[in-house]
Amino acid sequence: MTGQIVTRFAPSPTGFLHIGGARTALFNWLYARGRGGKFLLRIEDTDRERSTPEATDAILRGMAWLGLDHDGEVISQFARADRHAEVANQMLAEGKAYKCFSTQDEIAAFREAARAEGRSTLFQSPWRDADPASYPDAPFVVRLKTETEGTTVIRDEVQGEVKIRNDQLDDMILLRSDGTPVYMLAVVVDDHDMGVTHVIRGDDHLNNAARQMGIYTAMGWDLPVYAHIPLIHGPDGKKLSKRHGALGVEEYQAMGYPAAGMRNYLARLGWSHGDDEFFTDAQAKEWFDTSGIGKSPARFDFKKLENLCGQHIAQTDDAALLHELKEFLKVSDRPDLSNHHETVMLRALYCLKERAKTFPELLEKAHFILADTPIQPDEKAAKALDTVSRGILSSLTPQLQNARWTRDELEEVTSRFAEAEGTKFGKLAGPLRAALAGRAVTPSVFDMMLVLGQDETLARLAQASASAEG
RNA sequence: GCAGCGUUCGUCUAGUGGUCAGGACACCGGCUUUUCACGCCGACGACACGGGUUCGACUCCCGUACGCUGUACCA
Repeated sequence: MTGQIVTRFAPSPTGFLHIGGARTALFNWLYARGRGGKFLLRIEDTDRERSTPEATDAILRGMAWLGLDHDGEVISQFARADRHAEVANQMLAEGKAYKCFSTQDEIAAFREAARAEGRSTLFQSPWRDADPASYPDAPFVVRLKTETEGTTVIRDEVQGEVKIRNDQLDDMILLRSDGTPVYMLAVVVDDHDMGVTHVIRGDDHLNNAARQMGIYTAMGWDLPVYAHIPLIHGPDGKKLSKRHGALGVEEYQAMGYPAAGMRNYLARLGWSHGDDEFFTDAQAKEWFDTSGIGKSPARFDFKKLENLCGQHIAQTDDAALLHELKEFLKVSDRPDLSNHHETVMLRALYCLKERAKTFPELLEKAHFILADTPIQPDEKAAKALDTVSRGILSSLTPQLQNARWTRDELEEVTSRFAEAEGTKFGKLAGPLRAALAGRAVTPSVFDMMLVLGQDETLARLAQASASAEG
């Protein structure tokens, strides 16, 4: 026992990495990484019907995108079935569990009768204290002999002390009639064997915790520290589902949200550190603690996500941003950047990144370097390029020809020109924008000139002022 | 049905037995400005409801309403 913190994320591979699952993973990751601990990944694939390798891949991709690196190998729960059965059999041998021969029909009949009489529908097996001599030669399940009296107290870092009367707990099945272990057993055995010290998971498992504790005590194992976190709801407060839009984290990647912004947003959803809203990974690791986790469910808010993403994009250094942009291009099925475009993009990022909240927005602002030449103005830009404007542009061109290509000088030349024309720079900006980018919404005209360079700028001005009437 | 959990501005949240109940996002208005974005200033805006405990409750207790979760030989 080294005292090292060990957390884990244990999704079932039945689909993509759900947004709620991603947050659970993030919390576990933050908790471990901030304390020099280990963060383990286990795939709960004991449901053979629903588990697919594709889903496992999707989960791994989602984690990779979010930068949630795990320690050690990915554990397959299914592969450990023998070990789970071994533990069940040990409990059987020690009288902590028993064989139950009740058929599913019998159980259903029991429940129906119980409901009719208004009694608890929790199944009470007649085999619990049966004499082994009376055992029939028939299939059986192995059930845990749960305490029938008293209460189980879950000491939870988030929920506090949660008390559940033991008469609310049935004798849960450990081994199915085909001998395969059930999830409840597998989780406990795996967490114990993997040395998990802190179980941070959705509060849909809170009730399960009480039953799982029965296995810990039956085996005489130390309990992990529990932290059951509230689920994430949709913007309408209802359970998050498909109609709320994107559920899988990969969809968020494809929509162009940067991973750092996503991490920041997800961390802040249901957890807080005073009034801090925008923070780095390093700060999150340092600050994250279960004491900052709230007890009520949070709703997903795209606006806030976007806001945070904008701040992260603006703060990311150019090389890293370019790298992430290229990844985005790939996953969103957009064409990759040519070498030339990549070079120019890197040069332009300084003026692009402070105006974009997502990668599609950034690309939109980068239209002036990505568009084919000659520039084809869109409708609004075309309006800015009327006869008068083109005349102005052609008289401005010679001035720029002789200018040194620095921001100060460009500003000076254009403002002097505007003054000589008896107008304001504002009147020049529209036509310039249209000529250089073919759009009405762009970065600053000076930034564009600087990024494009003198030759390209002059070429575009010439094209625009010479373009045919109408 | 039974059990568990929850409820502070529209949203995320801070917060204390005595606060002008704070911040952020969104929204609205204004400033700045070459468009967009940023930035700045301002406005709007909340303790679910009802009892109790207390000199005093958003804060503690009980109940109600609403919501969520569980109640499987699913995970």
